[in-house]
Amino acid sequence: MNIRELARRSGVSTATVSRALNDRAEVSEATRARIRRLANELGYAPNEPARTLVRRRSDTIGLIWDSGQEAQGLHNPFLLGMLSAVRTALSEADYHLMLLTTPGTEDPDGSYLQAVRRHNLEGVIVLTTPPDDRCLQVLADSGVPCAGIDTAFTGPRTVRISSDNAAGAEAAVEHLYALGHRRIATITGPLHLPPAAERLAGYRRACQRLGLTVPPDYVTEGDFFLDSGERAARRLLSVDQPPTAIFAAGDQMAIGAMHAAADAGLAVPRDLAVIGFDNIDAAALVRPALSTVAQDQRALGEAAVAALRALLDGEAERPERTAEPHIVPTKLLVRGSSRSGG
Amino acid sequence: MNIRELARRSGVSTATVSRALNDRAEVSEATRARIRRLANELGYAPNEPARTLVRRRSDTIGLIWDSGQEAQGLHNPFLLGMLSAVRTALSEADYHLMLLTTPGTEDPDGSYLQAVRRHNLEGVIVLTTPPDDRCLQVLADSGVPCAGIDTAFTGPRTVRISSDNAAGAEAAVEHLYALGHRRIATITGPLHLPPAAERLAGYRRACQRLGLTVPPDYVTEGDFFLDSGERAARRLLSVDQPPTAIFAAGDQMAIGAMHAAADAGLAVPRDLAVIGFDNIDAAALVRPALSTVAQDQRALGEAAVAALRALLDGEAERPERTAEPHIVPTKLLVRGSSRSGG
DNA sequence: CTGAAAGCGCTTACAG
DNA sequence: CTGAAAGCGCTTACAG
Repeated sequence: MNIRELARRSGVSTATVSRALNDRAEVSEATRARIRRLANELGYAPNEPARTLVRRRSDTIGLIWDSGQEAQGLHNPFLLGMLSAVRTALSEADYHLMLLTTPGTEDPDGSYLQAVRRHNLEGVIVLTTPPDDRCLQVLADSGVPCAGIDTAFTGPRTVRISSDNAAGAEAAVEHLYALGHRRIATITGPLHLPPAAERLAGYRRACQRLGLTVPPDYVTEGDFFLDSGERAARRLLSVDQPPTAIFAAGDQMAIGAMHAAADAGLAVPRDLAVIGFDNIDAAALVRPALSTVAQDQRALGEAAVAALRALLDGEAERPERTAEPHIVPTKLLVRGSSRSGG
Repeated sequence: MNIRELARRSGVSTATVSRALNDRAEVSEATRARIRRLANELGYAPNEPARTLVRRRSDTIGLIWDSGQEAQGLHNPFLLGMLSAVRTALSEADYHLMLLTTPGTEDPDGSYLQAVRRHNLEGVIVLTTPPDDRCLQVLADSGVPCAGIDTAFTGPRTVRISSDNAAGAEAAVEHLYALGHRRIATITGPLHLPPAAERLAGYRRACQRLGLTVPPDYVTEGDFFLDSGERAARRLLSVDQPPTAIFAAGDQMAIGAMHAAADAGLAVPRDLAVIGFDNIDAAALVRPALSTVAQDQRALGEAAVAALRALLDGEAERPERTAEPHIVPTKLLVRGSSRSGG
């Protein structure tokens, strides 16, 4: 069943069918209704590749995630929520979505760009990829509109979306302070990653505002995984004036810190309050449940789509390459690991 | 840069360029090499919509997941691993991947099928969707090749892929038995879901083979979520002859059972051994770490792709609609929650 | 081994 | 308001 067949059965030309189905104003109401009904009955679906070819636009967005090595574990839990949000938001805007694959061996650097050209993609959404992805930078440089969540590339038509890491960290510290804590330490992520650096900055800013001095040994670095949090907490608990509360820049590290506390004979939250960042599934499953700064996956995905659409809808090209990132608010979730005073 | 331009610069016809780029045998080696080099230099990428139009095949597979309501929580953790595996396996087979969206309001039942027709999709991969999805059944009935992981639809060209739930459950029970446990209870999922029913069947079969009698109150139903596991374990611990070990058909429920044990003053694994199913991220994060029957997300995704390809590569249409499901092995992971004897 | 030509299924000026 | 015709960028018989 193609448009010619449908036209024949409707007793009009293919041009009229096309106009009716595309809701063009020139078609008479009666004709339009008749054609639509028939199309429905016959299960006619316009051939998108043909439309793309002639219209020179595909209404399709490319989606990239986790290029190169399997994402470093830290962000995995969020990807799915963001994926769902992106998919929903994009389809509501009548875009189709194509999954792009990590570069292969031949022409590794240009493969994203090639894929965009081959499929006539209008833009690309990128979810949390390694900061040093060459292929992504080639794509961004080419001028293809790209919206990235927690990404590092920049280009002439590029937007970055990110949680408000600094504000989230500040809220965590303020919460601990309000509980009476004055000795608040932090476990950071790898500081070359922007989210890790931003969370540390927020921690420092809150401490400063609250008049808390931060001894150098109150800041210790982890790698976002469980064991590093446990090790870091052990270090923190063995300093001269050990902290009464720990803000970990990731939930896995926070859970590791809870393990270290248990091993040291400390009860959480009575002897040590702990708060994490991200709100991974496990945060609600451990005991005591982990307080955390939740990232809003849905909002992140929707913000990425909104930003990309703004780019597509002809927003002028940006003069500078370093776009102001779009910031999505976080939300403090107080649970058992920081419920009572310190 | 299109094929005409490339042909002009190569000094040959578009037909020859097409043949060279598609590795047809008729082209002379010299010509092919020259054209390929030029194409690379100029960054030429063949227009896929045009190819699809003329070849009448898109080399594109549709991907559906989580249709209808947000998946019931239980499978979320796996989706991402399966998605990655599917994406990789499909791209290695030179297929493109298009994300299909949950049915909208108009024509809800036919929308997947419509999408397949519009985009000329060759087949569809479906990840864990509600068992009562009408739209999916319409698609399956249409004869479009579909491979589904933990799905319920059937159709003329349909394959179902699933973990070996029964064998996994058996392995869990055997493991507990080997540790010395003779009073082994189970917490099931909602029994109308195939994986839940299969896991219960495996539990029963193992008990029977090992000569363990299963009192009726040793089998209690949960909903795969944390709280239901905690409640179910409370019930199990309050029966006449309480179990010394619990096999929960899902990790969240198993973790809930550990909480119930702690509340009852029982130490895990000394007083009560617990083992779950799935291997969600949290299983490795709780304390003691949760023993579990791991599903192999990667293998599931790869099996789905392999099964779909078999379908596409002209495997004869199946006479009966109820295909034998493809079964992927599970793996027993022994961790702290069942380490020592009972 | 190569080219001229037809055609895949649409949309859109252009003419009426 | 409608139709005839051109053309989007490819591939593939067909002829040489």
